[in-house]
Amino acid sequence: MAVKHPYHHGALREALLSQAFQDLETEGLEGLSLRRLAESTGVSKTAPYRHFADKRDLLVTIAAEGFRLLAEKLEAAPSAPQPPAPGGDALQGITALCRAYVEFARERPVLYKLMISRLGYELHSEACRLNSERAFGCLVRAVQTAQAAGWRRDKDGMALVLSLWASIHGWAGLLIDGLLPSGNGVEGDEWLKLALVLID
Amino acid sequence: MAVKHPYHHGALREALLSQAFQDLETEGLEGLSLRRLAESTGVSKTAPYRHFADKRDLLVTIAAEGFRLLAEKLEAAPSAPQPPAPGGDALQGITALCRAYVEFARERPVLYKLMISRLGYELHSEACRLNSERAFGCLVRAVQTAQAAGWRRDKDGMALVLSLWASIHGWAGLLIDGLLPSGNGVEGDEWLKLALVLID
DNA sequence: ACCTGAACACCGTTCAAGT
DNA sequence: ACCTGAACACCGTTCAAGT
Repeated sequence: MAVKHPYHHGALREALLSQAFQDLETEGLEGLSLRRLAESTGVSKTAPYRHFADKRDLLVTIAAEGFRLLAEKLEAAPSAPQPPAPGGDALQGITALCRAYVEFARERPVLYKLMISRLGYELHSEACRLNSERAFGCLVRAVQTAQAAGWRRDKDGMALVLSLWASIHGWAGLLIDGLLPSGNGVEGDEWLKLALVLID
Repeated sequence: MAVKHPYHHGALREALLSQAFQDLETEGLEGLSLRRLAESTGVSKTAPYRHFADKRDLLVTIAAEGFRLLAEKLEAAPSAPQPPAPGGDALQGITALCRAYVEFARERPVLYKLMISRLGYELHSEACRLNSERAFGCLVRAVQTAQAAGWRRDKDGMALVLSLWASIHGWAGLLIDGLLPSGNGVEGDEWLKLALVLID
């Protein structure tokens, strides 16, 4: 580490971001330090300030990228067939989405928590807002499809979306922080069966 | 501030804890510093180390106290009458509990997050485990009562408890971090109506 | 335009020494 | 038994200066 680069790094911003992306999960949010980031990118401790206003600016940029990754993952989740399959499950799309969402949170717990923490401001940045709305849109569509297929047709759509989001977010949190009495859906997808007891 | 005390403070441990309890919400978890805590208690920066092994030890003690407060609040929440009132609502107890839980989280957001974050270990301490189990017991009883009154009688009790917990925890998180599209149950108890769309 | 070095105001923590 | 002061190894951030 601390490999020597020429005076002008050339792509320092990107190098710092990708290094930070790694460090985040290995060191935790508190363990992430601008100085160490600079050193392991082979640059002086103050160089990062040419590319980020401050540490928060770096974190917000990372959060935005996180929302982009989440949106892409949710968009790639297999959605329910538009005309409900004969005997098909109305919750198919929602189930797939829940699985993808929680998988993301468990794969990158520190990033997920960073994204969700308000970081002191409204919704961090334009990029965060845009990408988080993209992800939110997946939830909205999944609920619409499920309702069209007969799931809780009488309930308000947005109320269902928000309740579902709260539920998934809650499961993500409990799983990430290891709060579940062990042996209760802690491994893999078992939590989904438990979650569906309320959602179904 | 920095009032002068005699050489031996007398109740430094308690003074530090109560000061920390305050600072936590005003300064945030990251803003809490042992040195500042010591200074504002009128004692040298190293004095706290006679009473707490390190910063984490202080935080774990606070978390345990937080769980005690939560347990007391939940126990004080009005529970449903044991023999379900004629035409009474099976969800009465659960609703009251949800309200109390989220109210706690919104009153002391930083403390709540601290309690829930695993802080690097299993469940922080014996005191944390005991008090969190006390709080968890309230959930269990509320679900039992609701099931006895007819709510989702066919479902597994523990699955319902965990799903309900995830849901409440999720709502607490979304509300604390201000992630809800404004005008959607952000004020007061409105979120409860939304949550009941899924729970009911 | 981009990077460095010294400097400032903070941290948590250890340890020998004081009361 | 409890507290202090100096010291160490860290932080984020600023600013004048270098390339």
